[in-house]
Parts: sequence; C-alpha cells; structure tokens
Amino acid sequence: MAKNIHDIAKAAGVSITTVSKVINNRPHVSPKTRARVQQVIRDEQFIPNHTARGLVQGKSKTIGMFLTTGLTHPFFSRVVVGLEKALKETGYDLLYLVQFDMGSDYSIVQHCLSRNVDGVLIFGFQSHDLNFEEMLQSGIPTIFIDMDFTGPRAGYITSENIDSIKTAVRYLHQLQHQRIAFINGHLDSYVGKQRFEGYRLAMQELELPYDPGYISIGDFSKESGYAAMKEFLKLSNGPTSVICCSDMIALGVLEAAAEAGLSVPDDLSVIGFDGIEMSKHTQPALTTIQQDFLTLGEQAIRSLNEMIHSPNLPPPSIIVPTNLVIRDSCAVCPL
Amino acid sequence: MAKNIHDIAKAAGVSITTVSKVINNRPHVSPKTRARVQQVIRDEQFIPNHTARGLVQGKSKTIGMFLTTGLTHPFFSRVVVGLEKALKETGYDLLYLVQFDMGSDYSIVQHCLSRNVDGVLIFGFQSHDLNFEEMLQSGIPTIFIDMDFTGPRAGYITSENIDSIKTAVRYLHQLQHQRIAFINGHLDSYVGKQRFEGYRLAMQELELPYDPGYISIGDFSKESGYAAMKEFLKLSNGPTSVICCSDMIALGVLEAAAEAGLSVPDDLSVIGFDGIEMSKHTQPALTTIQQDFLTLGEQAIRSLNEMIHSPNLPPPSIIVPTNLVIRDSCAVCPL
DNA sequence: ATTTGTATAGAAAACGTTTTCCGATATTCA
DNA sequence: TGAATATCGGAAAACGTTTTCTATACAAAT
Repeated sequence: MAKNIHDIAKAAGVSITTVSKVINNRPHVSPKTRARVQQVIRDEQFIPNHTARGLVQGKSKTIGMFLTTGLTHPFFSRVVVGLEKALKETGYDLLYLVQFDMGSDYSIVQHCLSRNVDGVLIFGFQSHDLNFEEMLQSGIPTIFIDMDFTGPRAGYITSENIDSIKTAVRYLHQLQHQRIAFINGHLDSYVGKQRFEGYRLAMQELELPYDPGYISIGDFSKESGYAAMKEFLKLSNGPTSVICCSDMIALGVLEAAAEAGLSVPDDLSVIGFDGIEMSKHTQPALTTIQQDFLTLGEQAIRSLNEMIHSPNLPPPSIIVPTNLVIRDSCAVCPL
Repeated sequence: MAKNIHDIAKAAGVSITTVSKVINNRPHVSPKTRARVQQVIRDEQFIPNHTARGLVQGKSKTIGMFLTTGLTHPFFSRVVVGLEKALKETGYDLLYLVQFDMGSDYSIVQHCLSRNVDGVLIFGFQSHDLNFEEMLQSGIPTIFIDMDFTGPRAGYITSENIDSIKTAVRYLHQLQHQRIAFINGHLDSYVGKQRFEGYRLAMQELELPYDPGYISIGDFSKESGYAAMKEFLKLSNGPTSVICCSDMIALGVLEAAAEAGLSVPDDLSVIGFDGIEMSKHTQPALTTIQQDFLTLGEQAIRSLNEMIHSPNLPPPSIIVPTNLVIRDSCAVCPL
C-alpha cells in the first residue's frame, strides 16, 4: 500500500535519484525515461512523503497559525474563509498550533522550528502574553493580523481602523449629533488603541466636545456593551449616539436601550463595527463598519507566500479598507 | 539558534541515544545523567524536531482535517472550539488539509499518508464527491462528523437528529398544531435524511396528516427557507407551523412571513435547528433545537485519540443529545 | 585518433530523530 | 573470588526524501 520512492524506482527500472528528478521537474532526465517514470507514478498513485521531504529541505509546505485569543476570536470564522482560498492558490496546508500555553515560558518559535513551518500567522489582540520579540528575531516569515508588529521578516495586516471611526463620527455629525459616545474594545489591543485614536481625532477635527463620560472601555462582548449603555443612561446629559467597537457591543447597547424604553434610531443612534452576519438581522438592522474579512484572510496568506519566496522583500504593512454600511440604526439627532 | 539533539548531547557530554531516552522518558538512564541532560535541554530551550521524529516513527502528533463543504460549513466555527479544547488535552496539533480537490481523482488517503497524520477528521454533508471507500479501507483512524460512515478504523459522531425532530413535532402537537410543515436541508446529506425520517415517524405516530405540499427541500441557507415559505404561503390550506432544518432556514421563513404580514408566533409557529448565536436575537427570538457543538468537537477528538491508542477498540458511533430551547417563536395554534 | 564537452544516470551523504543491539561497568549471589 | 545478572550508555541502522558529486556514454571538435 504505502509506496515509497524506492518502489517507484524499482518498478521503473531507474535509481531513486532519477525518480526524484522527475517528481521535482528537474533536468538531466531523458524524455523517454521521464515518461516511463511518470507513468509508474501515476499507476501507483504515488505521492512523495511530505515528512521526509520536509526533513531534508527544512520546508513543509505548511503555514502555522497561532490564535492569541483561541477560537473565540470574534470573526475568526470569517477571515478563515479568505485564508482557505489563498492557501489553495499557493499550495500550503494550514497547521493550527494549539500545543502552546500563553503566558508560559514555552517558546512559540521553537514550536515553529520543530514543526518546520514555512511561515506563521498570528491572530488576535492579546499581545501582552506572548514573547513576540523572539518571534520577530527568529527570521521565520510572520504575518500578524490585527497587531502592528514588524520586523525584518514580519509584517502585519489589519482593517483600516482610524479612518473607519472618523467616518462614523463624521456621519453622525452630519446627522447633527453632538453628544457622540464611544465604546471601545480592550484598550490594550492594537485595534482598540487605533479606533480610540480615530474617535479622538475626529471629535477634535469637528470641534465636538470631548467628554470622558461618553467613553467606555469594554471587551468586544455584548455584555460589555450592555453595561456601558447602562452607565450612559445614568448621565443627566447622556449621549444621543453611540459608536461601538464591535457589533456584539452594539447588540448589548440595543438591548439596554430597548429595556430603557428608548427607540433606536429615533432616540438613539447606534453604529457597530465588524459587519458580522447578525448585524443584518438586529432590530433595527445595524448600521456598521463592515470589515472585509475575505480580503484580510487572502492577503495574509498571499503576503506570507511572497515573503517566503522573496527573502529580500521588506515585509508588508497592509491596511484593508472598510465600508460604512448604512442600515436603520441611525437617524437625525432628535434634539 | 536551531539546536538539535547532537548539540544537546555534546553539551551534556553524553550520546544522542541518551538524550533521546531522556526526552522520551525511557529507562536505562541514571538519575544523575537524566538530571544533567534535562538541565541542558531546559537551558537551551530545546524542542525535538517533529519532522524527524515523525519520519522515523510514522507518527506526527497531528490530526488531519478535511471539510467537505469548505469553511462555509454552517457551524464549523462552533465545533472547532470543542476540537481545540480536546486537542490541548490530547496533545495534537490540527492540520487543515486544503490541498485536495473534491471530485478529482486525487487521493485523500495518499495525502494523509504523505503528511503522516495520526488520525483524520472529516466534516460535513457532501458525501458523494469524495472517495471515502478508500479512506475506510486505509486503516487510518477516522472520525466523520455528520456522516454515518463506519469501517474497521472509522467511526462517526453526530447530533441526535431523528429524536430531535420528533420532539419538535410533539411540541407543536401539544400546541394543537396539525398542519406542520418541514423544510429540509440537502436531502442527500446524512442529517437531512435522518431529520426527515424523524419528521415522518413523528407525524405517523401522532396520526397527523402527511401532506407532501408541506415538505420542502432546501440547502440549509436562509434563501432556501425564504423560498420555501413563499411556496407554503401560496397554498390555500397552508401550514400553521414550520420546522426548519437550520436556524438560517428559519431566518428566511421569518422574513417571508413578515413580508406577508403574518405575525410569528401568533399566525405561524417556527422552530429552527442548530441554536446558533443569532437565533437569540431574531424577532421574535427563535425556538430552536440546540446542538451541543462543544461536545461534538470534543468527543470527535477524544474518540480519535482513543482509536489511535487502542487499535483493537471498535470505532465508536456517537450520538450527541440536543436540547429544544423554547423561546418566542411558537404559540398555540390559532385555528 | 585524441581531446573536449554535454547529456544522462546513479551512488552516497545529508536532514534529525528513534530504535535496536551490543559492550562495559556495577551489583548480587553462591 | 568468580560467575551471573542488572543497569547504563553508546554505535549504528533506519525512516523517505533531496542534493551533491561522480561515472559513464556519446557527440563534437581538434
């Protein structure tokens, strides 16, 4: 059953060297011999053993993937569709490396070297727990998604964050809102910092009052959105609109508003971030900043592929544009 | 940087054999020597090369995964959380094998052998395109999720399908519904067949009229649910309740009903299947058959792990119970 | 006819481990 | 004290490839 290169060589009446040359489309094999070997390979359904090949070449045709937040990453499942597409194009399989403990002294670099991965994808927003310095210096081609680490062989890709929030603020401003609240995700996350910066800058540019009471720090979850909105509702002079750093936060806001008897969008305008499937089906349908998850995933793998094949290319820093999808959760300010 | 077993041996003043024994906790090493070697391993942050180990052992500490439907699998992202948990427990990494074309003559068995995976997970409902016969006979431990293939080294795991639908039918019957429609997923899928069987049996047991006009074959998508409901609405004597084979189908039904001016649950009762996050947030909140995705994923990996370590164990056929979650989309029949 | 050059093909080393086997040393027992 | 027996440690083969290097055969050029 399990054929190897020796069996093929014997069956074709040549040496294993010659078979190897045929497999890898190398010269120095006569057309006649090549054809014969190819026929045998086809007949026997022979596929060379990746493991052995990987051992001698130090390559594995595999991209390793770490998720800093586990699979609870809010839109992992969307990005991964893009990954899949680009993986097919570029010929890699994807190794999801779960055998590491965040925060332990276990070295993710060692794990990558041990697995011989050709490149690494690191995903998420929990930057503090892992020893990325070591990764950056390892020389293993690396792409970070939603973290802005760079190094001689490490780049990153993320959605447009600052301008996205600016656009959202401007949109609300056009609707005559002045009291615009902002519910962030984790403040120590890269995207959290960026989005907050976008909010700050836009408020400044439009000369809107910057009120610390209108700013809440959540954790991307629905619960944190709900809690934040409850706090806003206690204010005597509460916000008339809320920009949320995730659709899940927005969902919590919607729920808190409904409980308080506020109508969205008539009494309160709400903008989400992400554009997950659910945002179409909320009541009312959520106006949100749509991330282009497919492109995010595709570009991550394509960039990695380029970095692997062109060691001298500087690693990319890619910002993927977003799109403000206007649905039914925003209206002209009632005041 | 990239240490190997020779470096460790040299540093510890022993042979590579001894280092290997220490790494693998084998006997015939004195406590003193063992301690010294362990110290060096720790100091150098040495991790043995998986690839080399895999080559000699024919193992890889890796579970291969094929998705017959790609990542558009409706609840892949949920199951995968359970996978992750059990993978950590059992010590495997997960290799997502994308380098195969469904329907081509490319052999997934060869791919698995080539990658040296210790076990394989096959996911989804498109059974017709792949050559599973070969897989079943390969002797590679295999678990199918949502397909009922079995073999000497292949088992499967799926949610309770027949009884789940029976429970749903009985529930509607208790609410005095007689005209109960059923919107299936792909009929050629295992779960589709099973769920339809559940519907048929329950209708029979309760002596409810079995009307072919009340049965629609969709594809698990929202669009197919929408289309099916549109058809039901054309009937002079339409159903008063609908059981859907997925929450997405139910979402389409809800939309079609709303467009037709029907109130759910007052005019029409709707039951979904899956219990995806979104089902909590529909209008009205959807009564649905909740699958236990976490257990599905966990058990899949644990079973695989057992099969790998106990070659004589008969492969399991596991049915994971579901739970009818009653929310706001069903009411007593208005007639 | 001798040299030079050019395909073609194969032998052997290498990749980093595990595993089998054997030798050496220490321990036990008569 | 000598033999039998554990225990420990290492040499070498093996896993299935790629890669480098060498050998052969034959054609072309002198």
